[in-house]
Amino acid sequence: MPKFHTLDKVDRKLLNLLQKDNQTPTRMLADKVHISQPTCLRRIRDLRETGIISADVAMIDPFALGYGMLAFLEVSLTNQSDEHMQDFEARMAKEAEVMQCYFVSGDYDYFLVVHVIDMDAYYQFVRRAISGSGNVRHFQSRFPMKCAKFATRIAFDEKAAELQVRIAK
Amino acid sequence: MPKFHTLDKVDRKLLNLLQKDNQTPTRMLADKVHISQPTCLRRIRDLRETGIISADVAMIDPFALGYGMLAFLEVSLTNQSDEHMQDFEARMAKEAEVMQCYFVSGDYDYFLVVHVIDMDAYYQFVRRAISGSGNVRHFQSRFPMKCAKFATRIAFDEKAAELQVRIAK
DNA sequence: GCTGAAATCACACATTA
DNA sequence: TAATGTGTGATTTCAGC
Repeated sequence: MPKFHTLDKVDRKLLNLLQKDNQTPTRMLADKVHISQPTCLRRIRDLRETGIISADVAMIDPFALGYGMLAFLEVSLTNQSDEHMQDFEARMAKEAEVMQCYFVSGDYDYFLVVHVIDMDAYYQFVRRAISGSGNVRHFQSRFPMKCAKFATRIAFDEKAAELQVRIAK
Repeated sequence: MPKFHTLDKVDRKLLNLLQKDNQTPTRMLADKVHISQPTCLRRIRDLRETGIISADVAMIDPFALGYGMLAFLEVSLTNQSDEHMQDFEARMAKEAEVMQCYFVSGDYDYFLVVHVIDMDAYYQFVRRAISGSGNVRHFQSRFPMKCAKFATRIAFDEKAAELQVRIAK
């Protein structure tokens, strides 16, 4: 039986704030959304427990660390059997350079986001993990030259009245 | 004159921990990396001040909120003048559905990651923001059917001795 | 790296709608 | 009855030494 959690205006405002900064004291957050500090804390705890907030993390700027290069890698497999696909996915999941890996519709099978220090590191990665892996029929790289937008946050409409959300527990 | 910050083993271990959970008390983190609590706090403060940690945020699970659909959108512009490109980028940056927007190499100009509630919402978005925008020559959608890996964190090698990092301030 | 003051968190209970 | 607000002790942060 699916449970639901109602996100009211206050919840959505809190989510908008916490997605920008989750180190703000609950007292300050409480003032901003006009509720008391314990209530604020309780609501945040509920958002975490329901899984609506899935994690609280420190974001690291990859470019500040010299991981200056991002690459999009499109891969087609030779053998598309379930077994071979699972094998490919498992191997990609283990690679530290692979930030994201999706099985996609269209004329190739996988779309990967790869973070590396420089072009040479990317070349080494491709030779080792992709072209040298045996089951890759074709691959192609695209290089983002400029990031026009990168949003980690979901913008909630703070005006709308209520929002029903199905939750896991 | 560029400044540098040396990331030692302790820093990297802290970064690995904080990328998973930044709500852990510094006391507990200190125990895990075998330093005192005030030292731990000072190191974390430095990591924030140097911009290595760029933000501390709550992550929201889009699927838990019914934003069950992700789409990759490839767009080619008709007019590629600097002015028109800036205009397109500015418009995409304003769209809440657009999570990421990159100017890429290859046979189309832009690669977009779009988060929507369902296929109908995606259709509405494309009609309004892309095909109805005037300067789009061609576009194509790809739909991720499975996410095999999604990493928000950069894995630091905790064994390596030191790592020199250029910082902004 | 240690200590202590100030702030924050988090609980029990009364209150309200 | 379920959710909010008030008051208070336990933790945590953070500066000075």
